[in-house]
Amino acid sequence: MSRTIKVLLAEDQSMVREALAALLGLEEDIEVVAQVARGDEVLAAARAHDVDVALLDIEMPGCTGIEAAARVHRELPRVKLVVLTTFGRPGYLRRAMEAGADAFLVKDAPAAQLAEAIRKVLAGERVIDPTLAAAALAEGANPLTEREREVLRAAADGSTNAELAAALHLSQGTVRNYLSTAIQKLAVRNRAEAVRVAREKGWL
Amino acid sequence: MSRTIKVLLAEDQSMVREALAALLGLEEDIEVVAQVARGDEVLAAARAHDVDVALLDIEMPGCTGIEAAARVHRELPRVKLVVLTTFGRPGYLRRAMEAGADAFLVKDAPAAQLAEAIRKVLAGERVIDPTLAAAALAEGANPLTEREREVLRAAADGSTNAELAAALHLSQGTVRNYLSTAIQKLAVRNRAEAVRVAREKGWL
DNA sequence: CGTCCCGTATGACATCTGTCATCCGGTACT
DNA sequence: AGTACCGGATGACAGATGTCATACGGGACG
Repeated sequence: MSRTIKVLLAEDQSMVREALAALLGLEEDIEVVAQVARGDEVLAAARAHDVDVALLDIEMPGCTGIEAAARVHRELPRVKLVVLTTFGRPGYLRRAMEAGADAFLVKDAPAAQLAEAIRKVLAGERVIDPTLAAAALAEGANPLTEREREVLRAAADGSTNAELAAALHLSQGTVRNYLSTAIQKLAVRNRAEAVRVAREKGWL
Repeated sequence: MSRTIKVLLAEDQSMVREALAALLGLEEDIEVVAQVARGDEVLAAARAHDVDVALLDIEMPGCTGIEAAARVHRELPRVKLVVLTTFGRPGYLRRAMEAGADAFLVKDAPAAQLAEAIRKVLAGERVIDPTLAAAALAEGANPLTEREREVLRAAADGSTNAELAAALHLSQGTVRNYLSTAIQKLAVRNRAEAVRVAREKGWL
C-alpha cells in the first residue's frame, strides 16, 4: 500500500545529522533520501529528491531552517515541514509556524517523537510541544520594531555606538535612542541584558 | 575474539543522545550500555556498567563533560575518554587533554570518525583534530587569572558593576579593575567584547 | 632578601551609555 | 483632517564604565 516516507535532513553538524539519519534508518517506513548542511541548499535538494518531509534544524549557515521552511512552503507546498531545534524559544516556534511548519520539536525531547512527528505531519496533523505552545502564546508578540532588532543584533558582539552608527548608516544619537527604547520595552537595564533577553525569547 | 566494546554515552539532548546511540548501534563491535543526560551522573554510571569508553559531551547540566572526564580519569583510570563537543574551541581541547581525555571530536566532523575514535583510543592511540591542535598551540595559554575569569563569567549576562561587586563580595572599584585588565589582556574595547572573545577561545 | 605577580582597594579622570524632551517627514488608519 | 506610529535626528544631562596611578599584604622564586 503506502511507499516509504522520503525524508530530507538539514542540519549543519555532520555527526548529529548522520546520527539522526541512523536513527530514522531504523524505522521501516522511513527513508532519508537527502542530507544537506546548509539552509540555502534545502529547497533545491527537496525538489531534486521529491521528498515527503523536510526535517530542518534552525541554526544553520546559509540561511536559518525557518527561512528555508518558508521557501519550501512557498515553492513546494506539498512537502511537510518539521522544524527541529536546540532552543525551545517561544519566538522560534511562532516564526516557524508562520513560515508554514507542520511540527516543531526540541532536541531534548525523546528520540521516539521524531519518527512519530514525521508520520503525524504526513497524516495531516500538527505536532507542537504543549508547554512551548503555551509559553509562545503567553509571552505575546515581539514588541521590538525591525530597526530596534537590527540595532540589537548588531550590538550583540560588543560593538560601540560609534561602530553601530557607522555599520547601520545612522547617527550615534539614533543608535542610542533605539537601544534605549529596546531596553525599556524589554524591561532591562542595559544593552547586554537586552541582547540576552531578546535572544532567550527568540526575538532577535 | 575480543568482546564488544562497552560504551557510556553522556549528552544532555536526548534526541541527539539516542541518535548517537543508534549510530553506534550499527557497529558490530560496539555496544552502548549506558546513557546519561547529566555530567554529574557519569562517574556512577561508568562504574556501574564497567564501561570501556565514556563518550562525553562538554555542555551538560550538573557538571561539564570535562569535569566529568577528570573525575573518571581519577577514579577509573582504565576507562578511555572521548570528549565530543559542538564548539571547536582551542581552550576546550587544552582543558580536555589536561583532564585526561584520550580523544577530542567536534560534532561537525564526519560521523564515521566517532566509531573510529572509540576503536583507536582502546588501542592506546590519541585522537585529535590536527587543525584544532595547531590552533590550541598557536593561541597560547589563557592569559586571564582565576579572578578575572570569574568576574568575566559573572558579567556575561549583563550585570552591572554594582551587582557584580555584591555577588562576588568585592568593591565596585575592584570589579572595574579586573574587567579593565581582562579587556586589555584580550585586546578588546569593552566588557561585552571581552566576554565574546573569551568565550570563543574557550577561556571562560 | 629582593622581585614579581596576584588579590584587593581607593580616588580621579575621561569617555561611553542611557534617558528625556523635542523635532521632522512619511505612512497608515479612522 | 486628525491621530498615531515609525524611522531618523539633535542636545543636554546623569550615571555607568574604562583607565590610570597608587597602595598594601601575601605567596613564589631566584
